[in-house]
Amino acid sequence: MVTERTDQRREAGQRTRDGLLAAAQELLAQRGQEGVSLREITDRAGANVSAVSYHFGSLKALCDSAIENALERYLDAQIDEVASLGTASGVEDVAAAFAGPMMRALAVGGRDLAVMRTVARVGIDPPEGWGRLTAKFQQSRRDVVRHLSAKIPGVDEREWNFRIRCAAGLLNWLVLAPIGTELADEPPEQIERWLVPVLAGALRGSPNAG
Amino acid sequence: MVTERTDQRREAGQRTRDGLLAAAQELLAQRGQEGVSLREITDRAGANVSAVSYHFGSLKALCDSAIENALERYLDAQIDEVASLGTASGVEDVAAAFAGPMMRALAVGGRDLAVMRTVARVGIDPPEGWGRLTAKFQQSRRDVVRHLSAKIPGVDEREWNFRIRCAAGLLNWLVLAPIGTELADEPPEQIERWLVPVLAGALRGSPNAG
DNA sequence: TCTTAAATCAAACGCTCGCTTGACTTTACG
DNA sequence: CGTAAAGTCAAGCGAGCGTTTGATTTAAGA
Repeated sequence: MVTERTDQRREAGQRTRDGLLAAAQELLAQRGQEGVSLREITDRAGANVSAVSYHFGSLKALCDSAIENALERYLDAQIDEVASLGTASGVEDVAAAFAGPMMRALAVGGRDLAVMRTVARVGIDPPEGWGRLTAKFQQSRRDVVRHLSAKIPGVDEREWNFRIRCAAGLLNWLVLAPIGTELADEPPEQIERWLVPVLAGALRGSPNAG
Repeated sequence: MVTERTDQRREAGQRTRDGLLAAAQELLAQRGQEGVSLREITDRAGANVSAVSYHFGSLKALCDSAIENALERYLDAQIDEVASLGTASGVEDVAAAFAGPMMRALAVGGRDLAVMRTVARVGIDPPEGWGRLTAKFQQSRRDVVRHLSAKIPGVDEREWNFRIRCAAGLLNWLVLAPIGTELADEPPEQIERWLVPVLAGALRGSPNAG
């Protein structure tokens, strides 16, 4: 009981830290990195302004942590869902698994949706030193291509990269763009029922062209 | 020669005004509405800070004008290109026409690309009173659906809205996201050659599902 | 009980922001 | 030439920004 004592002060500190992370993710999801202010985060988290520099060092470092946390959550969920596919899965099954985490976040809303929107915004405005997560992105892509390349022949590696990029971009767009538009009125099951054929069609490409 | 005199001062004023519009579009394309600052725009345009309030009233009004100008350029080009399609066009032709303005902007770069990126960002972070341009958006959608509905049966109006939305989102994503990534290395013709089958596949959906 | 360290807090720092002001320059018309 | 209007400009306003500081509170260990 020397190093691993139950220190209530440390626990309170963790709670403040997590609250700042969650508040940062919600605001990053709403307005992006440029539109986030320190005092807005601390107000939402019920913390003092100096808590940010105490726990993270700076606002930039807090945003980086929030983004990295969001990316890791998303990619882990996506990789798991694609990995759980059987070898007999069709293109639609792969598309549904690939879109699964995003669709579920759209359905439940709350912090999960904020995390997904934060992830999507990273694709448009990546922070400077985001190279650390590249490996996971590529793993997710490679897993999908491995499932699809046998079912969709005649597509080389560079074109697969393009198609996966399109599929991911389509998901990111759906999760970012419908704020305040008519799509928000549709029930989530409806959106998924519409999305899977579109996603599968995009991955397949034209029937007669490569 | 009373009201339509050749006033050199007025012409100079127009040049300043257009320079501010162009500078605003470039910065809106790079960082979005939240990341744009008055002094950065005026520095880039070689104008004084007060020129913004003189010509537009406020920074917000300048950004609104820049966005509206960008939207109008884009939608007009897209509507024209889709309207020039013959009745015998295939799904791939419609997809190519729909993507034409964006692809050309990617190829030539410069202000055209800035305009397209500004348009794409509006889909994610729309300004407050952007309802004025809704009619043109819907016209562009309707024209595309009119060309496709005969060739792709079994899709009702709400699902068509969804598919067009996906297609437009995919284009917007491609024009926004590749900044600084490996896709920027590919020649524009290659990107279009890859894109058209993906876009057509997305519009078609799965062959066996609605 | 006293010490120590973790965590929180109000207050202030220098800086940049959007915007306004009033003077100045330039051109057109009588 | 004198007047008027359009446009430009340097300077400064208050407000909000991210960050730092030093004091204070809280709980654990000796």
